[in-house]
Amino acid sequence: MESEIQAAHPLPVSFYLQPTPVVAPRLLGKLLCHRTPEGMAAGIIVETEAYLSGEDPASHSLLRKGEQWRPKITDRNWPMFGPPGRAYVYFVYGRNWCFNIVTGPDGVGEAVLVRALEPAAGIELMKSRRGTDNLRLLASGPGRLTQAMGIGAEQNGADLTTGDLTVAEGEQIPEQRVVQTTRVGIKLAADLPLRFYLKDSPFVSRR
DNA sequence: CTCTGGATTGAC
DNA sequence: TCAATCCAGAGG
Repeated sequence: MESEIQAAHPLPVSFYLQPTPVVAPRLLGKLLCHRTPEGMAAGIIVETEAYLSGEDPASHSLLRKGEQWRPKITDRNWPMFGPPGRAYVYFVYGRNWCFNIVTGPDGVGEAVLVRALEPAAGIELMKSRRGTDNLRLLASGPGRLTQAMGIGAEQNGADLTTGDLTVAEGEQIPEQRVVQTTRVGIKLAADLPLRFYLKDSPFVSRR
């Protein structure tokens, strides 16, 4: 018999067509699920960041052209310019994978970085992938999250509305539980308030 | 081809 | 506070 989590229906493409700064907070409380040969793992999204297609030099979709920042498709960022509801996975700092959800219309380079999860299912699998029993350290941070969920290069470009890696409806989040602040770990556009997290969640990444 | 720096993490 | 570690992007 299937668990409720496995039976949960993925969010439709239309969800990801809302403006990216709207999608990012609305992803809080949703369930990220990954079925692999090792088993199923899932977590509640508790922290996200929006990356935009204009006026956002921190976004991978914009590259410097002289004095200007312009949209440019490259070998790394191409999924950001593809259809909404797909995964954009990239490697950073020589060790970590980061998982993004592509938003906005096909051809527009925007995405939401998923920075932290509250483990919800397949916790033993997540523990073994991470090499720790500490629940708080399983998926609180973009690199930890991808390691715990088994997300890497194989998932780059994956359709999150069908298949083994999905985002499903979760608990409803009251507006007052959503905190909006500045993004983590960037130098450019560091003042833009495009980070969102669940107030009082112990699973939000530190800082 | 070479060089630079990064949407991080974990150990010190 | 800082090194690890590798690759994308840029420039020659």
